[in-house]
Amino acid sequence: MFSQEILKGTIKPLIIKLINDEGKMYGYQITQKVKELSSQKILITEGALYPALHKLVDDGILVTESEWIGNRERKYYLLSESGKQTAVAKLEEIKESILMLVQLFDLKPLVYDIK
Amino acid sequence: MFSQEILKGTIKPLIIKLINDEGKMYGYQITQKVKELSSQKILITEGALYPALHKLVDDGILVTESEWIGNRERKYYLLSESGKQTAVAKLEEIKESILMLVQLFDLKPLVYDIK
DNA sequence: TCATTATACATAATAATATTATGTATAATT
DNA sequence: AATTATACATAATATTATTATGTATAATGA
Repeated sequence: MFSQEILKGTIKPLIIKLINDEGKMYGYQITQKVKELSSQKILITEGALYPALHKLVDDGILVTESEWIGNRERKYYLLSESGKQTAVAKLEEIKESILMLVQLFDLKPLVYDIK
Repeated sequence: MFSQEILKGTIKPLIIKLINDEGKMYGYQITQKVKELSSQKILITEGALYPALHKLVDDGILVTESEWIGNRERKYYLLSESGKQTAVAKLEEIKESILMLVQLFDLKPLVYDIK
């Protein structure tokens, strides 16, 4: 199986990244999006996802918005006003961290920043 | 400070990477090498380092070799015979994981594999 | 129609991993 | 003489993830 080892600690940043892109997302949707983006390789478990989402809400980064689809709740998560401000900084930090990994693991010559 | 958040779970792979490159390394040397490679940004703590090294020894990936410098022990860690075989596979896995992060966090167009 | 799979939330027990603090000791530098 | 660097290590605690479990509706396939 694909090594999830190195992906530890990436769930919260990833949630922020996805919600920042999509505007709002609900839990199940996040698992499906990550599965899709990773070519079925990364399957986020509920035990990791929901505590992470709740933590981000507790920290004031995310707020929720409930919608009822028939008899089923769909709880959307979106960036709070302050969350929007911190998201940009956090994503920059994450980018730096990933590039640091690239550097540490000697993949550096393969990376060109064309920005 | 630099976000160590995303670096969680990378210590063991990083140790394997460094020892694979250098042949053998001792604990303190690993902390200094990582500090150097990361431009002083990543400071591996002993509480993370030594348990990780001991775990890799317990798992049969690494073996130790003690050297005495005066009255001070220097415990080198090197890949075991079976560790050498698994290291190649593990490093390939790690590379894939990092590239997965690059992909997930949308840094993909910046990466070209020139191998 | 019945069973299975997909959708959708969540928590609890446990395991793994990291941080912070502490401990011991020698060597080198200021 | 005091401080910093070298060098090992463990313990208490905190954080995070895995696995298992729980509830419930909707859709699909045999």
